[in-house]
Amino acid sequence: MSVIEDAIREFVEIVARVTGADASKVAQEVTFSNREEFGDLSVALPSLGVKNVQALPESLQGKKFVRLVKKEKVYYNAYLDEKEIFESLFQNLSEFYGITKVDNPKYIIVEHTSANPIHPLHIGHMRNAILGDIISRMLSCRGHKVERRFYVNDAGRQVAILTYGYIKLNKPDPPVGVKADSWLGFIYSVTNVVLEIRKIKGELNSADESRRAELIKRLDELVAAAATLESRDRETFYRLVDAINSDPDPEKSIADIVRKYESGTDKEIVSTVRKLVDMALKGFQESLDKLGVKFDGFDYESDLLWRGEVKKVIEEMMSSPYRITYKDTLALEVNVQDERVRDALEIPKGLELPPLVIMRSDGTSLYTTRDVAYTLYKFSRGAEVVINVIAEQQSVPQMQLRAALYLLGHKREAENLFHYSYAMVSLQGSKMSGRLGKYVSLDEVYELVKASVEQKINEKGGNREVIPEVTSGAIRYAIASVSANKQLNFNVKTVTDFEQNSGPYLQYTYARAYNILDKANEEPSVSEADPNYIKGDWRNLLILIAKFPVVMKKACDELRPEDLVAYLREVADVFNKVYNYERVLQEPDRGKRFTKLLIVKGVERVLHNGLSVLGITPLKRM
RNA sequence: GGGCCCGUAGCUUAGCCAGGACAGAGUGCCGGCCUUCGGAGCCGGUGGUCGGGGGUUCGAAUCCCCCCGGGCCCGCCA
Repeated sequence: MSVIEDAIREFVEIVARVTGADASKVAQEVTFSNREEFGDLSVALPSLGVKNVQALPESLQGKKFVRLVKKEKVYYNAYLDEKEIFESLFQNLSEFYGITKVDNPKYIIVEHTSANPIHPLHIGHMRNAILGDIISRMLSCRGHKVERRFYVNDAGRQVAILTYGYIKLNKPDPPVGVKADSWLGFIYSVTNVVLEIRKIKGELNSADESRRAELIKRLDELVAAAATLESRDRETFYRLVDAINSDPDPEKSIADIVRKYESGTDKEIVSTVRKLVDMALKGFQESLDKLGVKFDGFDYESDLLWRGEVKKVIEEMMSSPYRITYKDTLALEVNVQDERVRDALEIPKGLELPPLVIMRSDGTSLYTTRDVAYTLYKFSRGAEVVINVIAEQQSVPQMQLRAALYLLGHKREAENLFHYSYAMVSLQGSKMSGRLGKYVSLDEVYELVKASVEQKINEKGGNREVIPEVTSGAIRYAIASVSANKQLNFNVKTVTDFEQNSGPYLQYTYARAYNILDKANEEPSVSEADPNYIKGDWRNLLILIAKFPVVMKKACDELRPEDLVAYLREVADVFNKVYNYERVLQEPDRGKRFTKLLIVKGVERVLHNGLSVLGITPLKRM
């Protein structure tokens, strides 16, 4: 129990006693005061059902941390005793201050990023990776056993398209000096665009007037994408186009690759696909390393297929009473009606959940079905909770997944599977498309931000060694500070702007605090500190520091990085303000100096531990 | 057309789920500090019909209804 929580409990006791309201209800309604003049803790009395607000009797005083409770309008506001807070807080400030473990830690698997291994990671994946990494850090900060896993979607149609193009090029090695995922992305895009153009041209003859217009518009888009791709590498582009166009039935060739890979019987196909996929994954890890994102394991879809786990799920579906015929094929009716079940599975009331098609007509599997098998696999590893960090576009398939699990009798798994959804990242007007090869890659973004950091550090004659940490800090902050469900309109300026609202600002502030302590040459003691000096901004800082454990707990439990970011920034703001007009080391009075040093120590710990949870490196020098 | 998400200062955004005190920041713009224990800083000013309209309530940015705008989904893709 932290100091601030003790203080809150005292206030709750007082309010509960005087109003007769239930203590747990009061605890729910108590907030940190939103303005200095209203004290430190507040509770709106009407929210407790108290109509006639009474002034507090004198006898209510005498608590340790609550010095005074005042009635103001319809509020009771508590004023905390900064001397008691200060003493209790700094008596034994732990290195791990603010990190509170839950009583019942769980085994939680966080699946994130899981990008198709067919093109380099782009800024959408960057959001996914950083959010996934941060929520993993948050959960493990709370003491949970967290495993981060990357689902390798190597069995789908898209990998088959890439493989097809690669084979058509006679399986070349990537050119020297080119990152493999980027090179594969080019092959994939060209192949896909050519295939789509072919398909549309074929459809065009038999289309009616309105459909024709639609197709032509789509065709224009494809041709434009093709032109852009052509300009990247004419020679490869045309070799690929010619090779594909000489194939009488490319769609069949691709379907063959899917089938052969799934069955695992064709050694040639298996080794080719695996080679390409692993090349892409290597590129991903290289990109993610720069942002400090690591995985505990990569799970290949194909392994689930080859081990028979997907087959088992399909059998369960085939013998399920919910099996239906849908669009001339077998499907699972997943549109559960029971309101309570829908609630538990977070399926919106108004949504008609479409049936889940069990497999393709040629017997090969589909993504969501494979995902059922994968989810069961994750739980079979011992996970009690599974969190999938996946774009909002996939919310319907994620619901189908939960519903399918539930209907197949995997109730516990269905109810403990969560979709951590995030909105799309758009790119200054234009829309990204992995399929058309239109994207800004994570690597490109990283380089842009890095160039900006480098320039800034050169200007200031700063520490060039920390360029990577500052770059990663800037990017992480930009992602972490926006709620996941908000669309992110990415512009480079936002991330390369290192003003007060940025990762580098926090890192810089940390360095300031750290260096004061580093240069102090003395160990301040609480008993010799001057408690009368805790006022004004020093007091504000102290109270902010005291709040840290509560803020951290809440942000981590609710998986809201943006709350932690906002709090850390406030700490940094107040600290920088004091820093500007108050000397610490030059303070001649020993007692006052100790007070200041201890509070700076608190700021240092809060920023250090807070930034670490966000995966932003606290820097001693920058 | 149906469903889901979003709409808060010029721009980015917190507060909305669990309704309460003059809606809080950053950035931009205008003016000041002039290098300090690290200026990636500090101080002041400017800027808001909380998309619009109804309703519920003692009280609505927050809850309910309708409308408007943006995004996403509605494939035997993922």
